[in-house]
Amino acid sequence: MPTTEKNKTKKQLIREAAARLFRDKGYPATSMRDLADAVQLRASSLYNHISSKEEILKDICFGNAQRFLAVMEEVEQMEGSVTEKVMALLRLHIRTATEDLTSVTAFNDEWRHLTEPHLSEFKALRKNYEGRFQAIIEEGIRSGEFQAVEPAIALHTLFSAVRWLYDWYKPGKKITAEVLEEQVGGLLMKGLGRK
Amino acid sequence: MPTTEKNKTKKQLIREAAARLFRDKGYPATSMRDLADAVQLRASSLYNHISSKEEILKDICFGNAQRFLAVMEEVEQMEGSVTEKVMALLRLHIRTATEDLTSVTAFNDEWRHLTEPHLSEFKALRKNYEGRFQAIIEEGIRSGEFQAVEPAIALHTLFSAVRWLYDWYKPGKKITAEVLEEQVGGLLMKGLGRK
DNA sequence: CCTACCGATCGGTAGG
DNA sequence: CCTACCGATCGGTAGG
Repeated sequence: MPTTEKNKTKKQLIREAAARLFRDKGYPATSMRDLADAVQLRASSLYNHISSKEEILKDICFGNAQRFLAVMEEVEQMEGSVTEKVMALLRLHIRTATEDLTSVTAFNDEWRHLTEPHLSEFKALRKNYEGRFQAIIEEGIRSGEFQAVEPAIALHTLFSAVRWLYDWYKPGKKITAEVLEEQVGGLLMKGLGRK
Repeated sequence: MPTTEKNKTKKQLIREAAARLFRDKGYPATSMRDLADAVQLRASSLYNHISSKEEILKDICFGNAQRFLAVMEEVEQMEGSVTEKVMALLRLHIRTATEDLTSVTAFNDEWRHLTEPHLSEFKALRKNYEGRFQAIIEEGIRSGEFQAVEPAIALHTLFSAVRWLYDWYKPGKKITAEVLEEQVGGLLMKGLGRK
């Protein structure tokens, strides 16, 4: 087996274990010893796979930012009503929270522990995503699909109404991702709608 | 001036500075040196006013839990529709986020850094609050005021739809707490409603 | 991938 | 309220 391939796998394992720890304890409270224990290694051995603690956080944050922006790209070019576009984005957030452990760390609170220049770069990506989300909401207000709310308020309410899932959702639960999409999406779209 | 009174004031100052730092950097990433700088003291001098770093977090968390539970008590005894009761609770959350810096730390993510036995005690208070909030939502569904959503989903959506305010709201902004209450509350109550 | 170990920083104490 | 300092733990390196 080529060394590069083996390293890749181990690096992925480390990243996933780190994402779990960052979610449970937060980035600053997670030590490299904690992480090493989680992957059955000594702390020093982690450095054969990664170059620093922050690199892990950086990879998680930027990897997910790119994913969210890629979906945004698709949604913008989608045919259909604004309601359908916003639902597609809500679905993305809900699916991501219930399926992808590494994502929650990034879009919740841990990105703020990045140091410069990564912090500014990440904030710019995030601002870009939020701005494009808000533009879609504004389009819905102009077209009359949504009622005349303050776009920034609507954006943040939607955005965060979906943030509790990451530490509440357990795959064993009887509530599925589909039910969440229907009920959370339904509640919010009904709230935004005109009638 | 009596020493106790002076200490009280200084302790309050320390608590407020700590709440600001905990919000901005998180509890584990806030050092006692950071806090000492913020109140123009040496780290060691903080211990004339407080007994440990965790005591500050504990005071903030439990102080606010009591406040939220006190309002819950009032709301439960309130005359009026379920819609009015839920709006009163949403108002509490919005007002608290825009007015009281120390509260956000507690009801967001920093309470998880409490150690036992405080952690379990705090979780119990939180669970108590959420359970009573959910009971009100269930009452609204039974009475027909709300549509038949999953109560736990509605609870958490409401609960967290209001959590972005703490790091977004700046007193200088043109959007006032009243507008927030009207628009955020309006969106959510409309989403929950039957028609 | 390990043992051994580094300088820096942590929360907190002693003593005045 | 300060200076001086403690043991523990941090992220990370050297060397094999």
